Amino acid sequence: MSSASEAAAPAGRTPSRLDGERSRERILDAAEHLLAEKGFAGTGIAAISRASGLPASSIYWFFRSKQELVAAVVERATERFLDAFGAAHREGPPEARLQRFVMRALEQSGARLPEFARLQLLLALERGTADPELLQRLRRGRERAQRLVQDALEGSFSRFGARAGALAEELSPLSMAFAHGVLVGREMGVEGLELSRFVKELEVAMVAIAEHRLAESEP
Amino acid sequence: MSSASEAAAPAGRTPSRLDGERSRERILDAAEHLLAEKGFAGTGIAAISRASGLPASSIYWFFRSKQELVAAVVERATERFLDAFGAAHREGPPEARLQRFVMRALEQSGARLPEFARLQLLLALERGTADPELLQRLRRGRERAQRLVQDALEGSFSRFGARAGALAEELSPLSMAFAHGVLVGREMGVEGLELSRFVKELEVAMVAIAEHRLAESEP
DNA sequence: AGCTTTTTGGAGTGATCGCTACATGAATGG
DNA sequence: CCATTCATGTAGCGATCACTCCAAAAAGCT
Repeated sequence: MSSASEAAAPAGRTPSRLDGERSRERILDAAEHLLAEKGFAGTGIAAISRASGLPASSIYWFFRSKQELVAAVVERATERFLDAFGAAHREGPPEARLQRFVMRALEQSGARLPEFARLQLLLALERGTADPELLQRLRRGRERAQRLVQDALEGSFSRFGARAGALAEELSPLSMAFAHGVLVGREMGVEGLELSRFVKELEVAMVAIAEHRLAESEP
Repeated sequence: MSSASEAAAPAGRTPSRLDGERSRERILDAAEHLLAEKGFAGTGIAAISRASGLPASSIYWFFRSKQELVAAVVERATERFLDAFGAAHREGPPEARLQRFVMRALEQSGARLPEFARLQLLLALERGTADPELLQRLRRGRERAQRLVQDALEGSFSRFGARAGALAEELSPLSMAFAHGVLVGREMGVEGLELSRFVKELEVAMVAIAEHRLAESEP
């Protein structure tokens, strides 16, 4: 549908005609950047055209509508994000997974993660502008990310033995929410939210909450 | 919702003139609701006019521009929020301040707090649409709320003795970020984020992080 | 009564919105 | 070579954008 390009090209790479693939990517790049800055309603086709250097007719040659363009943007951004972090989170001792995961998210991606978070938030919070299918896409992306967090979290819960898995599943939404909140705060210019500290302190917080839940269920 | 022009006072009462104050409030109500749902760029003057039952000319009689209207919306919403929670947080034993504060925020305000959070987030994250003065207003509101959180937090840090105040100040941005993250997650439809649990667990998390910071600084 | 001020109704401004039609260029397949 | 497909350029569609102008209504003041 979207990025299922024909990798079945003959030997060597065919520069693909007039290089429409490259134009498509440029449009997606421009749209992604603008959407993360100004949201769906604030991003016009003309602005995307200006930023990508391609006319509106090209945009509508690659995408049927603005909605579909935004859906493709979300799809690509989510895929990139999950690819970058899904591979990373299994490559060391499980006790350090969560910290490694957060570190990777904050360092390697550079300024990418905040922009991705902005994109998610703005599109998910704006109601009535994006259609339900797009929201569904956003939700599925978040769920997949949450599963990675869950795996990472389980590594920090080894002290809880057999309950580690259940606790990780139970607390993964809260972990993501905390991380999201910190990112949002930083985007809003709040001071006192240092990411380097958060890397460790998220684990501290989640372990404490897990202990609290255990103590609550077994008095 | 779209009840027609009933803005003028009936012959029974004599509020003031044509009751412009009431019309002004109606416009602010409509604008606040729409802005929290669709953001700045997604909220048109025509939509506010429709929702308030007043023509665009009335909107521009009370407010010089869309920006100024939004600024007034933010001002009023922030004032209301801080009035409601500022009075509440000093009325009991300090150890329970944080929980009482969060409870108050979640219960008494009913559906108000999520809408207020949406308004803040959407306006703060949309760049290039709202002018700097509006962003300043949002920041000041957040800072004032943060000070309330700080006071509430200090009550939970009594075990840290003389360091309680400094720790509360240091960790108040993180507490707000966590709370904001949970609210955002709920607005995005994430499951597993029960507010009743969060009331207690925020305190658990912040105490654990405070202990961790103390242990870090004194090895 | 007049006269003034405060709101409202409605029409209309140029600019921009998402989107389309269509002709032209550029490259490939035959 | 021609025909086809891919991609771009130009122009323009109706609708909506924030905003303005102005006259009419509704209340106050004298």
